[in-house]
Amino acid sequence: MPETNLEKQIAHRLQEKDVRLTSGRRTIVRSLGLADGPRSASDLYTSIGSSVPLSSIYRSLAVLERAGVISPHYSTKGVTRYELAEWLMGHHHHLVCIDCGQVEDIEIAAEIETQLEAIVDTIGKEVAFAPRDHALEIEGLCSRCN
Amino acid sequence: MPETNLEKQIAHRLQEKDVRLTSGRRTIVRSLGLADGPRSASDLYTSIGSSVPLSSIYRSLAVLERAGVISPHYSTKGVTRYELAEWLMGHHHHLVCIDCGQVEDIEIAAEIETQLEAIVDTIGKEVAFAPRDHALEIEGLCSRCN
DNA sequence: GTTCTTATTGAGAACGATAATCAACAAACT
DNA sequence: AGTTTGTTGATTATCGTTCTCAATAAGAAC
Repeated sequence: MPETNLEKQIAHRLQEKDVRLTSGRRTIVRSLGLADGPRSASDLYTSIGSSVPLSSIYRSLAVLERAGVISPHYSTKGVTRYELAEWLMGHHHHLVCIDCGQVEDIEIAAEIETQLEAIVDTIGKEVAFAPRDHALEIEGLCSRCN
Repeated sequence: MPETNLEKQIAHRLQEKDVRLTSGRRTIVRSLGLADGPRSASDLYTSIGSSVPLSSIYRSLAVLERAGVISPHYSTKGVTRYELAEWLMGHHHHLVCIDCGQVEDIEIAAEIETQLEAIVDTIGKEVAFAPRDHALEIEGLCSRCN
């Protein structure tokens, strides 16, 4: 099975952190790499076809998060979804379906992103808060629920 | 205890929905009205001083949400926080502390909000998704965690 | 390759946040 | 006052997630 460029980067990062890229973990990051939005543990359990037990998925997700390979996303009640970290996938935003809860990535034009960053900077200067990142979430109905 | 303007609006809305504004519910919305950001059930339980049992708080929050008086906010792992709905408090955004998880409201200048809406509109036209609302979340360190 | 060390796995129990249940109760309507 | 219907408090159940621990696999050393 050929290693993608993404997987090489991940493998490298994990080595640095003394974390092994086992087959279960590889399956997980591969699945996240193919997804068009953040995925929950049970999403992964389903799409992976239960070849990795749920408890291992949860544990691997925690490990991968600590290693900075994936990042969590909270947008619906009770579930945490994960996606490959920004340094792997690039900065992007999300469409969140208010009906089914599914989350989809969106790219936004560079100039708009620049505007957005300017807005965040402006706000950061006005409040006692040190901004690290920002997230623009668009809530609405996805194509399936519409 | 004098009724604020906000409470009159809430009372009215609840009447329309055939939902009673009992003392427990009044305590909850009052507490949310004073907060400077969304609050979880256990936040409320603490700040209210356990005069309303936790199970009632959860139930009341569900009822108030269904009635459109409050809206949920998901920004940290596992907990749902609630705030008075937009039609009561006005549109605003959030600062989310990546350390302690606390969420704080921010007002943003009208012209910036206009820009933001333009951005959301632009995106909405490009994707198969019907936007209803948007949320700009700024993640960083709050004054206490900084 | 065999051995040694240490991280990782799988299965199940345990946990925390939230929801559901149900008998006791209170508010509005007659 | 009596009836109807919504609400409460206490408890139990549920669901997502984390923990535990014995069994195992991955790298490192020989």
